[in-house]
Amino acid sequence: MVKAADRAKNPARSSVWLEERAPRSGGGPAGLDRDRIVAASIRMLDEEGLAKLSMRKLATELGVTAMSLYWYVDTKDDIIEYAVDTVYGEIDLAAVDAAGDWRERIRVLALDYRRMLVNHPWMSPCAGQYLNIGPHAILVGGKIQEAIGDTGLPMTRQPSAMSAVFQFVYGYGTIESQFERRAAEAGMSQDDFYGESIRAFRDDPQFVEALEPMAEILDERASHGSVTAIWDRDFDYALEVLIAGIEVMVERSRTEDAPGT
Amino acid sequence: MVKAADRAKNPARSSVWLEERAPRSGGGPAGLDRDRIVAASIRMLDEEGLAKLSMRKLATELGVTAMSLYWYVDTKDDIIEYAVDTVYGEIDLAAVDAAGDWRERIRVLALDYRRMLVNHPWMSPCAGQYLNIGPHAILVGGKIQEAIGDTGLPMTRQPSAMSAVFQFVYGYGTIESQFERRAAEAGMSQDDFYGESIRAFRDDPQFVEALEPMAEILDERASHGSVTAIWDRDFDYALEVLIAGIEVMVERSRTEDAPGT
DNA sequence: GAGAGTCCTTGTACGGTGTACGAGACCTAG
DNA sequence: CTAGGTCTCGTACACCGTACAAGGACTCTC
Repeated sequence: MVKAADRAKNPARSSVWLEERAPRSGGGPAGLDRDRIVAASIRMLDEEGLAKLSMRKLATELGVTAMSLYWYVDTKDDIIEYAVDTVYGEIDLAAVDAAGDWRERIRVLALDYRRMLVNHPWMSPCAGQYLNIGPHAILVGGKIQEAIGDTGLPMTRQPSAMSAVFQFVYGYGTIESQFERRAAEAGMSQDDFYGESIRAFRDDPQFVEALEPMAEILDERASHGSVTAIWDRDFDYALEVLIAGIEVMVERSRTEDAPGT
Repeated sequence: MVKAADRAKNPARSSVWLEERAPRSGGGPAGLDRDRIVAASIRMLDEEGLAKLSMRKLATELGVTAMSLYWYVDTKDDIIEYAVDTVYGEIDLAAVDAAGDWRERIRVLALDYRRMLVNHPWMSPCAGQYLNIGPHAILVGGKIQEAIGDTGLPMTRQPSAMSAVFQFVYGYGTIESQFERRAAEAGMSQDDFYGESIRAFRDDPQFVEALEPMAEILDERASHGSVTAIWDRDFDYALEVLIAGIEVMVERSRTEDAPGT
């Protein structure tokens, strides 16, 4: 058995997905099972957040002691890596295939990716930290690559364009989900929390000057409906910026390939 | 004095920057001081990483007990918030002013922001978690807003375009810095680490199928120089995608404003 | 039925964490 | 000399991830 300590000595392989390890399936008295552990951890992560998840609490939730979990898993990080990949599975790849051209496929993928991040606020920090090479994540990556491949961009540029779109989605989903998490922790709606934050800002003399140039924009946005509507509107528009940018670069690469024509 | 526990009850104000609290400056025997604490924490974070920073170690570094730090700071999170904002100060805003039109200003800002994230791998998770409304962060935000304001985009669209660019930079800087961190932890150069990772991938039968469509791209990239050169190339190109996209949207908003002409 | 072996669960313990609380040491003002 | 503010420290609490070894519950073999 590969111990956690051994794994730490080989950080290049520091992912559950790079271990060969038979999944211990639960014929035991507690009816435990890796899938059950991962499912329970996702439930607790959604409800309580990343910081609150501990092996002891997770075990209690499953009616078992903390150390029992270590029969199915090497470390707590492994559980989180499994949870992350499971959640990647929520992205509906069939819907992507059903969509139209690459523009629509990218929109569908981006929207679903963003929704996943917002539905599971713990995902952002985890996805940033781990390798994300579980089976579901790999499938998602393949679909992204496929869509980008259809843009007509030269192959050397495709990974870069993938970054442009999906690192944006990751960043956007991160702040959006953290905002939502904070609102929830404060026990407020997003709208109330937004109003409170802006007010706290405005009342604070040290910020008056910094806020002044933004005032016009803030007012426009405050009058424009709910916070979630603004999140949606901004995201959609930013996606259009990216798609338009890709179209331009496709065109440029065409004319550069055949400058004489 | 506002206690940490009190702060937790008012999460809408959950940032050091929203507390009014006199900075206790150090006339004490240990010569301590909030600036010294923050500077030491940045040094330790750079050297050891976010997970390794503890109040006791930080205190030892400063020749003091852990509890001494709490005279200058309410919680560990406060120290990190101060550290985050201090590092935001590394972005060279004068260089941005010296740059040319909005395109160049965005390039300079994006590059510097990315460099900041890569130089301090602990920044990504922290910047994602806290509000980032310290004085330096506000100044950076203002500069970004200024540059975007000069694009000619309608005001309602400017925050969205800001997101498109700088959430991308955040996401890109996150994976880049995490990759570098992992390589460093493995005691390898980025090139060696990349080679090792790809090899581990290729050798693993469960990934063969998933890798097949990417093989061509991977080969091209492997032959194209160092990993850091590829990071740079991809980032520059993605930025051009974004700038081109903004240009298109500016044009579109012009023709929509005056559809009859 | 007895014994052995495998699978699973548990109790205990170690070394860490953030930080609340109260006791003291110092320095300055009256 | 005393009083009070400023700063540091020792102790303690609750909690964390997890190493280790003991034990219970099955199944298989004789």
